[in-house]
Amino acid sequence: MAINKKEAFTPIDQKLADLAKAMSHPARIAILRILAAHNSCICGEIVEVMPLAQATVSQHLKELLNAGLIKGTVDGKKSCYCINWDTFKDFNAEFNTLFGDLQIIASNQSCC
Amino acid sequence: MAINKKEAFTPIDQKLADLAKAMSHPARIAILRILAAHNSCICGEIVEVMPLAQATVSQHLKELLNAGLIKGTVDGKKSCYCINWDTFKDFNAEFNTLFGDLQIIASNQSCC
DNA sequence: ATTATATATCGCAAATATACGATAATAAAA
DNA sequence: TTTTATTATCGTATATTTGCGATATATAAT
Repeated sequence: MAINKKEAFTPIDQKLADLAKAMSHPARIAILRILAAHNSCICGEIVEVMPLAQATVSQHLKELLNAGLIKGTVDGKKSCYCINWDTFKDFNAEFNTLFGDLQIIASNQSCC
Repeated sequence: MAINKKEAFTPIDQKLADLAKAMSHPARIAILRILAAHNSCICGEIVEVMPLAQATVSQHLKELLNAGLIKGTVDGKKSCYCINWDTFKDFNAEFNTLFGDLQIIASNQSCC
């Protein structure tokens, strides 16, 4: 049991779900805010501000990387992370499309 | 270990994360699409279309209920579910605010 | 009253996610 | 070259999510 059934759904809904999952922890939203607010994005500064251990922050950064929401470059002793605006805006548009789709389809209905 | 640290973050980021979590499975996005596309929202029709067992669909519906994204009323032998537009639009606005916040803060920066 | 139908809940198994200490890897500094 | 500093990864413990069969619950139909 508990076999993964996510592949049974449309690619669009899978993509939306993956984005939502990347956003589904307040630590990751907080990291995005921190990255957006800094000119130079250094991982160490993130760890200092976050109420989590270094290993945990690194793990959250990795998930944001996998989702494509941030970019990371190794810069000598430090690592530099910043928001990947290309995919970020794409995701934003995709979510607005979802919200729009739902509202337009159901706009002339009164249910429940 | 693995104690929940979510309370250490701001209420806004917790709320956004909770919404994102509700959206973080393609089955739940698919359910929202189905509810939006139907005039009368009957749970049975959802189960028929979804590639999941009845018990699993019922569980996903419960999670959408908990997140406030849908409303449900017991209607005789059947249950009627539909989208809760009030909270839904609120959530949409909140997400757009997040995206907007991040972009405005970082609009004049070129990093990485 | 019995049967059939629709949905929710329980209990369990498996998979993922969360969190952190310890350690590895890498580069700057001494 | 040894030390120090920064970040990633490994291993592990625990918590949560996902999925479903079985069962409970409640109404409609017979």
